[in-house]
Amino acid sequence: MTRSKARGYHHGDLREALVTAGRKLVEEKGIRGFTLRECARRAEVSHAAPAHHFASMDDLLAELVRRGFAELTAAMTTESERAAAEEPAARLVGLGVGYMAFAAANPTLFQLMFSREANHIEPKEGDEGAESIRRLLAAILDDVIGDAADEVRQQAADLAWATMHGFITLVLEGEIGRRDSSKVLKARGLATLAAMAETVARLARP
Amino acid sequence: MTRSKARGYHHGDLREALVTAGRKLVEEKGIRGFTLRECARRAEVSHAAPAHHFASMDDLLAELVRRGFAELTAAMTTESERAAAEEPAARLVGLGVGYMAFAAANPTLFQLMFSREANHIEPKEGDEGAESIRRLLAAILDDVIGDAADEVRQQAADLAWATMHGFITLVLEGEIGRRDSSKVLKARGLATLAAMAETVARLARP
DNA sequence: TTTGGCCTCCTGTCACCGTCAAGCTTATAG
DNA sequence: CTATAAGCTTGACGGTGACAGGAGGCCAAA
Repeated sequence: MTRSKARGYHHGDLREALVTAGRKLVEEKGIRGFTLRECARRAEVSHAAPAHHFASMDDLLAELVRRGFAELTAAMTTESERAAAEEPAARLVGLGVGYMAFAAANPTLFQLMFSREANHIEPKEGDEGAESIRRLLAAILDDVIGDAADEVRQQAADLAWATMHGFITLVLEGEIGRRDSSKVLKARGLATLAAMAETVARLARP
Repeated sequence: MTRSKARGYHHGDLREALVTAGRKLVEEKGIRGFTLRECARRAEVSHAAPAHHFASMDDLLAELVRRGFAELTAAMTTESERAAAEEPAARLVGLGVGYMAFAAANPTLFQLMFSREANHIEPKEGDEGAESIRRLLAAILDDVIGDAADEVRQQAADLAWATMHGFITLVLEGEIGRRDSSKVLKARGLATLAAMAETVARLARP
């Protein structure tokens, strides 16, 4: 971007430039509007240049998804650690807050990350996808319902992930809170997360 | 499809044929693999014929989405009425079962229906989208927590929809139950729905 | 310092796509 | 029977992903 003038035949950091441009492009034009040639244009290289860094368009998209999951995991970690001093249930809510904050800030990328099947985007070799999310969730659930049976823990994980994922997805699609202000919407999200956390806590002691 | 031989210059029912072909194509090739020309090919007409029935490719996709919501609503209605004799909470679970059954049977279409924002698909004029789902859910919640305040009812609706939507979405993406058999996966879904229904019922009497 | 190899990028091309324009064929209303 | 409209076809245009082949620039070995 900023190197537009002072560059010679070689770009210098085309791979990163393509990722940056691609990420912005996805949010601007949507998943179907994403174009390899437009990425190249924004990086100020020829239309065939990206091929030397990404085998195909899907390869670039897979990289965007990969980085998305890394960022999502980081956001969840940050937000749950912010509530580290409080009780475990609060950290579970924090996990959900981080999840939703990332999705709200990167709506199309988030949808892409969870539409790989529908978009036929194959994960790259050694790509762990949402595995870190599963681990993060399991670790906190350990503190909330540590001594429960495996079956209960799995049920708690299902419920927790499903609730946070479903809520923010429906918000992004405008199915929930389209007319609400940002503040009201956040309150609805927090209320949903709180109800979820309470249910999870109850699962341990029936 | 079956009329391939005995048709003249006019197809007879091209619009329906395109919808049928399009629906199958979406599931086969994914959202991004969907092609207007391939739809025309499968309906055995020229590449420009669809233009007389759909203004654009997005127009055909919007029609697929429209019919998808109609079917989803029907599936939810059927499944919740199956439990009509039981208590309201069972009907709420039934609603979720119908929701998930449709999604499992039409995974890509379902993803498309809830990726309109990310795919920049504008709903057509007079298209009510998921409005009927909202109504269906509100009606059943009336029976479960009829006398509650509006705020509580909204919270219950948020939680119920988010849970069922989140769970099946994560299943379709392979994030939940990838290694489970169909029977085990259904049990996990039912357990999640049951926990959700219990929480909703508890919201009414705190 | 020179030189060879290799990585990076470019131009050109191909098949395929969505959309538009113009014309041909058939059904139907008058 | 005929005019008119509706349904379908052919053809073209610009844009796209991918591939082939060539040119430019960097760097290490000589």
